[in-house]
Amino acid sequence: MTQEQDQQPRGTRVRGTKQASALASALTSLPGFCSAQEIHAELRRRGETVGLTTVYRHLQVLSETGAVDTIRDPSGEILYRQCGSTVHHHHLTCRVCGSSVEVEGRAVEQWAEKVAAEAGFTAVDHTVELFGLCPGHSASPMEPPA
Amino acid sequence: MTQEQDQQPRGTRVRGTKQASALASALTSLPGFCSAQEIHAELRRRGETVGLTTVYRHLQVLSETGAVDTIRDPSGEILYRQCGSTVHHHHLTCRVCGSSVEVEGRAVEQWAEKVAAEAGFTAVDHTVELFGLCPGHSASPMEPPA
DNA sequence: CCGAGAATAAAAACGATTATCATTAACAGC
DNA sequence: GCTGTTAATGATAATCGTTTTTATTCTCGG
Repeated sequence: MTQEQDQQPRGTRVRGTKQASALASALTSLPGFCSAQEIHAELRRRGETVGLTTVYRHLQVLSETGAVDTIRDPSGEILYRQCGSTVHHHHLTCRVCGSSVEVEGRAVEQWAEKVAAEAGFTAVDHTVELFGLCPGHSASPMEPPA
Repeated sequence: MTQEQDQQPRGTRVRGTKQASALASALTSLPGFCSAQEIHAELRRRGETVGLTTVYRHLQVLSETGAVDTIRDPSGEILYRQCGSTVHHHHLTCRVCGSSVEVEGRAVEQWAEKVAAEAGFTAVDHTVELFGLCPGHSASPMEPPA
């Protein structure tokens, strides 16, 4: 588990980013994608006093920077996950446990560019979300054949 | 939600209400994707007395039926559009005018199935949204002196 | 050490969607 | 054609995630 390790109590540190590091730490510890409010709850659970506003703002900044990756839940909720690579990619997320696998989106990007070019569209942005059942949750014996 | 009683219909499943036809008519007249509230506003503009609840309910039913296609705005808002084909497909939508082009998603579906199989995932559902600038709105970075 | 300025956090605002429930209207039978 | 049953309707309020507001706190620079 992660225990609060006071690295720099009060001194040489980037501008008022105690909450930022706490947020980053929480993000690292959280396994898969999770909502902003879940992250906030996790921080609160740790005893960190971080406001929901700050969580949202940092998440927004981090997503713009590319430090975290954002997807959209089927219900429209935004989920965040720490993501080191800044390149564009996609995720395959388990509906049950939330674990996600980074998948290569090269084929999709090529396809997107192709269909965009054929239609004469420019500045095309694409959103691809993949949700499924991970190997550990694929076996559903309680699902009788319809 | 589980009010779907697919018992053998004696004749008509849904009652021929004028709101339903008005909604269908509005959907037909509206060019591209539009939000539920825009559709409601359009109906009101026409003088039709249709409640927002009814608009949402019909839109939901229609989307389940496949009569309308739904996408998600970058802001998370759900947009609807009349769509005759019930097969799974995707859209390339202009950010400016909202016009959309149906694009063939076969390549994406194959890709999705492939990466899902490689990761051992099952029951994978994919969401693909394409937003761009249509030929008429492809503004170059340098605004030409009009 | 003090001040300027940004960052923070609590609460309220906001917007889209959904649930509630009394009322209305459609369809079928008479 | 009229009436009854039953589903559909629709105004309001609730819900939920997100954004904005505003006062306060804190870091940094001088």
